[in-house]
Amino acid sequence: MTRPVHRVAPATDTPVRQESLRAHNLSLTFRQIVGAAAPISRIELAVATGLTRPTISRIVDDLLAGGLIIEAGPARSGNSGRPRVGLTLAATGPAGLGLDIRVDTLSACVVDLTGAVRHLAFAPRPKTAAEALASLAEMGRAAMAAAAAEHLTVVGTTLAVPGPVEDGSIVRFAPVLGWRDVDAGAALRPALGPVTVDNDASLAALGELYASAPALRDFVCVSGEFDIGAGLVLGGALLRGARGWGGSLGHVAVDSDGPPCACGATGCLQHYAGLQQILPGAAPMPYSPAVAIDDLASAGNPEVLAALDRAGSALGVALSALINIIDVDTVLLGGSYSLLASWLIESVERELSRRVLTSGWAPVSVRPAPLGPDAAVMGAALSAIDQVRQDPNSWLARA
Amino acid sequence: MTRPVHRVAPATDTPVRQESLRAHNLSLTFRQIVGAAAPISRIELAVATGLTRPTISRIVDDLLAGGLIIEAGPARSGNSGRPRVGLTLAATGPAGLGLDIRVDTLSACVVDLTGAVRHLAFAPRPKTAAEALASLAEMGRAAMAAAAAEHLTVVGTTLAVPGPVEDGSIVRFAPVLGWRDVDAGAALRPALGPVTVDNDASLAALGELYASAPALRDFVCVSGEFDIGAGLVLGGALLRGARGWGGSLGHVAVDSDGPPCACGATGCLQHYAGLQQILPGAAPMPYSPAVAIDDLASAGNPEVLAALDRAGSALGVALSALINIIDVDTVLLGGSYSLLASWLIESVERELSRRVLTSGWAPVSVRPAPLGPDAAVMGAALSAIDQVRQDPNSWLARA
DNA sequence: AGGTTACGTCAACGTCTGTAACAAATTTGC
DNA sequence: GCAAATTTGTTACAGACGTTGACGTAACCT
Repeated sequence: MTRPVHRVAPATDTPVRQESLRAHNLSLTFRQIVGAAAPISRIELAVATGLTRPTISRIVDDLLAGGLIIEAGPARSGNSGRPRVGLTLAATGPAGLGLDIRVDTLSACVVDLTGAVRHLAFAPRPKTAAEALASLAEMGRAAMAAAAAEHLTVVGTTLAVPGPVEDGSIVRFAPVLGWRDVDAGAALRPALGPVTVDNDASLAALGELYASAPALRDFVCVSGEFDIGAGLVLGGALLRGARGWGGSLGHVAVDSDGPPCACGATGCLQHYAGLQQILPGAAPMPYSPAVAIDDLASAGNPEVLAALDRAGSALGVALSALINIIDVDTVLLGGSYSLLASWLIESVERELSRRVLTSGWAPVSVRPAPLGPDAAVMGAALSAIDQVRQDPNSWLARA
Repeated sequence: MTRPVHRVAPATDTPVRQESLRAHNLSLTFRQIVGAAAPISRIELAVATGLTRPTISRIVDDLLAGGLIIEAGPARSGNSGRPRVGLTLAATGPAGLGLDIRVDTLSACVVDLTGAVRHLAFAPRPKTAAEALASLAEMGRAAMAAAAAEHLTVVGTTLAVPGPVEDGSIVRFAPVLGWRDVDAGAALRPALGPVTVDNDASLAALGELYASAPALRDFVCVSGEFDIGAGLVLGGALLRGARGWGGSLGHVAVDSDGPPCACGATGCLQHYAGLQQILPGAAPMPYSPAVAIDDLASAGNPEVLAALDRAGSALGVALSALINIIDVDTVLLGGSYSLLASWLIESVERELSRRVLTSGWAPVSVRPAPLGPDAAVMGAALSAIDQVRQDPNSWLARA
């Protein structure tokens, strides 16, 4: 099985010719512009990249001609002399389209090169997979039209789904949707062109990564409405399992002798920290349960407060297992948990400090995820546009 | 904190000039020779790399001149025409030195470019850290002398220790050795030059990776005498946590309400699957307990058999957590567990098939680790020589 | 107005790979 | 037994790229 590749480095097992040389240096220069906090001048690019002024000039010309960057007016550097010309990412040109399917909401999102959200739409999820995919296709087309109206061209589309994905296209199973073996990529292709399908927890983590860059490099993003997933970012790169089927935090055993789970195992985290367990009777309807739980907890409801404490402890146990195996320094509580973070952080941190072997030397920070419940759809859009950000040559070759 | 880098790809944030181009293609070509099962000809290299015959010729000339490869006599290809000249890795030239500290054994190992073990020595471990390090320095010098006698030059030294390592040098704590805050890298430097210190579980996994290449790409290698560690390899690359402090499988919670552990938590895997738990009263003396346990199990001792079943189940629970988070398709039982694998595999597999969410689609194979208890010292030596295998330019620049 | 800094352009140079022709070594065919 | 065919490896030349250094222009400051 192949899986979508989110690579930063150019392939290392490919011969390089002279033109790859130019492509590499162009990509390097462009990434400097992407990573710069403010408009950056040619001189600064030359210093930052180690290339010479003439080379930078040529590269900048190509980037300007391709519409990837714009000259953003004089940007003063220091004291005297000709002012530097600031270069910034263009707000027109390539864009990424993200789609997301949650328990009862579909969403679509367009982001431009700068990472700004240019379009965001929601719709209720129809019952069947076919209807939901048709609806997503319609939302995607509308988003593309809205993008075109702002001189944006969608260069890549990613769909987030709550379940493991095979070959970047086939949803093997998504219990909360009632899906099994749905080839979502093939279904959307006629309307939207090639669509990469990926796990929502992974994409949410990518969303938090891109949105926070370059502050966060190593973290795990807990993500979940009813299924609890974990997206793992290490060294600024999303970590996928061998077959892309990782991230099932909800089925990590918290107590191997615990109660049975629908998955066939016993004592799964899902049973302690799932929204249904915190608020029994909560039907699958996203965020309303989280909001309801938040309200009850704020009102001091003792049962809900106790359930939240249990949930946080169980999350802490599962996260301790994760961090003992792959140490990260930050835990982001995302999805519905971002709304409940204030009720969970204390008990999560308590278990982490007890159970993480190196917590004495290297404390783990637990925080709500900045992007919250919409991280997945934004991460989907960002991961689509990120291909251009990492390799602008593909866009230049196209134009 | 920085950590040792095991990188395959050349830095992506560096400008490339013409000479980097040559360096890249040389490295690419050399890796093809490394990965080839049999001697490979220039023309085969051209096809494999995508470079042209003249370019390959130049690169091969450089590699021959640098002593990294040799012409291994005519190797017939097919029918007619000039015969191909086989090229193989030289058995002289650069070599890697590995050192290992276990509970009561020190070991040293030299491997050449081909991955062949050219020198392997053992010694008992002295009590104190200072004595042990002095002893290791002596073993290292002897190994270097033995290497020199066979026209080998040690280009890198790696030390494996049973505990988390900071900055590639400082052993924060190693309970089974009674070490705390020992700067092993600095202690060995005067005698051996720069030494990279690394975790033994990680190095054992690297050893299994290099020894099995290219068969295994994604696996976890359980490694342990008394501490249970996990080395994780994904996509042919060793996975380290953000701060290099991962791999503590022994302190993953199997039952969060279980008995207290020395680490301060409760229900750690260590308590169920540690050698002391399988054979109560087993003093820390490596492999003798494993051998003793194996003997008792073979004799049908019911208590030991029951303990082995409990240990396997607990291992299965912890590994299920790992695989649910980061899916790998293979589990290697290494260290002492390689000797007990036949008693453990069944119960480990039972728990995996129950608890791994995707086990129905993607079964996980559990096997004894081929290199067994010596994987760490061999992995240490291999990781040292692997720097040359990945980037032969460093050796050529030196010579 | 003169000094200062940023930027573009040009030519010469060195290095690399690719293309194309050439030399070497073996098998095949008569 | 000897020449042609075939495959492998090497040499010669052309094209592409970045670097160096120099010159010219533009835009700000004192």
